[in-house]
Amino acid sequence: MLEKEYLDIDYLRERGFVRKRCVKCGKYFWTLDESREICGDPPCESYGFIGTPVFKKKFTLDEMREHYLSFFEKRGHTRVDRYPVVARWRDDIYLTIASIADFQPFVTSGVAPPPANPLTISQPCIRMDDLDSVGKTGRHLTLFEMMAHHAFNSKEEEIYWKSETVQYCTELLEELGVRLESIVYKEEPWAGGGNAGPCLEAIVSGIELATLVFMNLVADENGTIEIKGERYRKMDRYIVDTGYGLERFVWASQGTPTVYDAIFPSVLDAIEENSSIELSRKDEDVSEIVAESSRLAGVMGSLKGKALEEFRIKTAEKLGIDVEKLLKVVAPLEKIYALADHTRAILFMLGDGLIPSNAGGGYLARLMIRRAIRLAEELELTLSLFDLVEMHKKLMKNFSFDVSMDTVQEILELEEKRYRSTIEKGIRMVERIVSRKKKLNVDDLVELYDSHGVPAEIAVKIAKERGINVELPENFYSRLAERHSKAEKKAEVKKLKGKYPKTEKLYYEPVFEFEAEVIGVEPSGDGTAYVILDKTAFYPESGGQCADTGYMLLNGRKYEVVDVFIEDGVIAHVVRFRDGTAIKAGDTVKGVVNRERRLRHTRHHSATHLLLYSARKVLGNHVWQAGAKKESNRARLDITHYRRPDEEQIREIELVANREVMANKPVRCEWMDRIEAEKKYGFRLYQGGVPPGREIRVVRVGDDVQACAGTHCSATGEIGVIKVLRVESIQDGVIRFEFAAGEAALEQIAEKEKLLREASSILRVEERLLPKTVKRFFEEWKEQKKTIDRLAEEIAVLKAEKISRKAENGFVVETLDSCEGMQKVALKLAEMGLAGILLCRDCEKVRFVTFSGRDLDAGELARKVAELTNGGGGGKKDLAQGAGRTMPNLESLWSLIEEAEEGN
RNA sequence: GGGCCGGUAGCUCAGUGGUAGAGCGCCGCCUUGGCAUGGCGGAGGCCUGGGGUUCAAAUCCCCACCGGUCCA
Repeated sequence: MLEKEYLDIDYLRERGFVRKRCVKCGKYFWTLDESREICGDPPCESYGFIGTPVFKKKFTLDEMREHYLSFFEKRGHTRVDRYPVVARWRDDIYLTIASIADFQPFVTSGVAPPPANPLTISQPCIRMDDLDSVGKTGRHLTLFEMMAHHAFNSKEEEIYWKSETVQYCTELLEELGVRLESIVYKEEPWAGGGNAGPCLEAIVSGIELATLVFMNLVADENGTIEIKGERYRKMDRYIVDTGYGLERFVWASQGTPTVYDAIFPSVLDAIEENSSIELSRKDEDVSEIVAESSRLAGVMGSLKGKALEEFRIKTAEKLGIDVEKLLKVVAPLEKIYALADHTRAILFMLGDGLIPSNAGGGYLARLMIRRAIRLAEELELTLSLFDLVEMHKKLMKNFSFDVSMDTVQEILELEEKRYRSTIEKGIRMVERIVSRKKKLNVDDLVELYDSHGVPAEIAVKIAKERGINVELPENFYSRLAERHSKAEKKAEVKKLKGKYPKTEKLYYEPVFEFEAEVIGVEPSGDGTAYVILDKTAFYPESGGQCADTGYMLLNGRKYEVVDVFIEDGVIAHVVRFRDGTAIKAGDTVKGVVNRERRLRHTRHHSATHLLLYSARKVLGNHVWQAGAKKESNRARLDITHYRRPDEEQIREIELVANREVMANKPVRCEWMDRIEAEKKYGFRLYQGGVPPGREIRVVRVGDDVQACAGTHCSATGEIGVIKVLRVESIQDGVIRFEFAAGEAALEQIAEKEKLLREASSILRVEERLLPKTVKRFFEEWKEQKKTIDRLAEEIAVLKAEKISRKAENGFVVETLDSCEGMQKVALKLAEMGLAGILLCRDCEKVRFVTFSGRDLDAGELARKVAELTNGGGGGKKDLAQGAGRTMPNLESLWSLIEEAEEGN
């Protein structure tokens, strides 16, 4: 499909590269070496650089990164700072997975300009897809830096395209000392994230060092080009999207057994020295085994299940040892590698402000931390996770992080505590299951892991200690996957059917009454219609701020506006009609906005910004907005934080926010170029999500700056007062603040005061004595309940004695005048060795109790009595009860007893 | 965002329609010269909240709240 795309790359032709077809995989590749027959990409070829580095000198991460970036700077590229690994500017991914992710969706789609063009960057990326392979293959990392140069081309302006891209790559490799004949460019169509295009993989000595993607296609059902089952069409824009693996470059320059040995040897040493393993990765024979293992892994994909087993067998064969011996050497080292890798990823995740959680993106952090804890446990590491994270921090000294290392340490310690309590609980659970059922089956293992977080290995170990032998079955993980059959994501339903021009917004100016032309009316059912105007002062619900209400006037008639929403820039008013649609396109209406309601929303909105600002001041830089809603009576702000703030912190946050109010600082709103705004204020801007477009509205409230489309006060003093009403944790890592500002705050305070007043007037005590009094009342109430119980017991005994005197042959049938304590009485009678029936009228019902201290089943008797009373009933052998609608005559009851007696 | 599990004595939990339980902890008494301990007795429950089904709900159903956990 894309074949001809590779044929017009001038540079390749001019330099004498020839296009060949791999005799093994059949794919096409370009090379200067005419004798070459295979593409060089694993599995066709295996690593040749381990032990024999391919560059002329060894590089560290810092040296290599700098070399790369300045190489492209010298060639007209602007160096751009890295983006956070937490992809807050996107709603489709949690983590930054590639350098191009920084520029999606607005730059790649052409909505916003790139920060520079062309540009070069080294972007830390996190990928969790191959988590299982990390440490085992020698090449997989959860965090890696993708070095890249990007050029964003359009019809109007072409920066450069395929030929220059390949030229840069070749020159870079040449400069590093790679023999040109050993470079292979393999053709491999690329697709991802809704885009696609031709791609060349730059392979040297069996390792793919760079991927040169020429992104010029976009997903389109009606497109004519098909790649990997999806249909695409050509874009107007075409983008050079390259990815050079920094760690791989460093590895190739050093030729160490694994990539880990090349990039963080000091951390590996620290783990090795402080753990219980005896082997050292530096021993020559150990190192040779690891190197061989990496070479073999190089030709395999990710190592899971069967693939892993196969890999072990092959490696052992190659080395001429048995698998058991191989594992003895390799398994502990793999754990060291994985732990070093994971703690490096944790540094970036937490450092960039990801808070561990049981839901959302934070779960990825928790997953990583828990895996690291388990690795550390298995290695019997005497260092803490934080010690390792700190080591990485020192190694990566060129990086700065928003979140302080104190906070990172606190989070890690909290997570370790949480993990331990989960495991302890899990162990108790396994012990219970084992002691009850004397076995542990696959369902139990799945349930334990999926619902209670107990790793199957631990469950099996505990069961074994209890003498129960359980095998971890092959299909364990597939059984798990079964439980998580995906739910279809529902597409957002558009409410408006017609196409309209974007509505002119009047609400950023103090306009509450306006005239506008109706350009569309759509029925929406239940007595309302969507009315679209050419301009409006009605604020539609967005950014958590509720919609305005008010009315429209036409020909002297009022039409209520009950809701307002925005869809693709078109603002629709939900208007209530009492008698059919009377407003039509072409009419000129007068709009009147409910000023009081709007003002409350506005105060709440500005207050939200201040509260977020003060929360960050008090709690730390990891605090981000996780959601917000501004209504007229109250507002709420969700922030990311790892534990519920204590009372003192809450008061402090409230105080800091109110000081900002009292300082009466100006509020400024301005439209800015988004790149300029990002440069000036950073990603902090995007607390409430990322707005589309080249220009964004930047709102400064006091010292807080955010991109925001809401309405705001003109100075903080207008907020009046901010009162925090309630603070709760809505999920792990997210804290909700409910608050009110201005008049709404006064109302909420008054409401609480009213509650206190009412409560204290009921109890007839002063408000300040309420807690003490309520406590006393509660305790007295419990005390009296007990007294009543005791008295009821005594009464039951007395009644029972009285009734027992009427017994005939040890049987009793008696009608009582109160149902209270009837059961207790019956129980006493049973204890005396009597049997019988007690009845009592209760409103429309007849209640009864049967009892037996003899060889007679009270439960059966109750069922028979129930029949006679047209009701139901039942119970145990000694005591039973029931109720019905009609009172039976006593004789029939006696005969029931006689029947029962005869039955024995 | 979705799935699953759970909420009963201070703690850990049992109880699967019919009289609210166990272990640990707590208090008291006995055993002892004293202690470890052992024995006996006792206190301690809005069974998370609300609604429903039923003669009867800790138990079944629905909703809410809270917690845990896995997956994306």
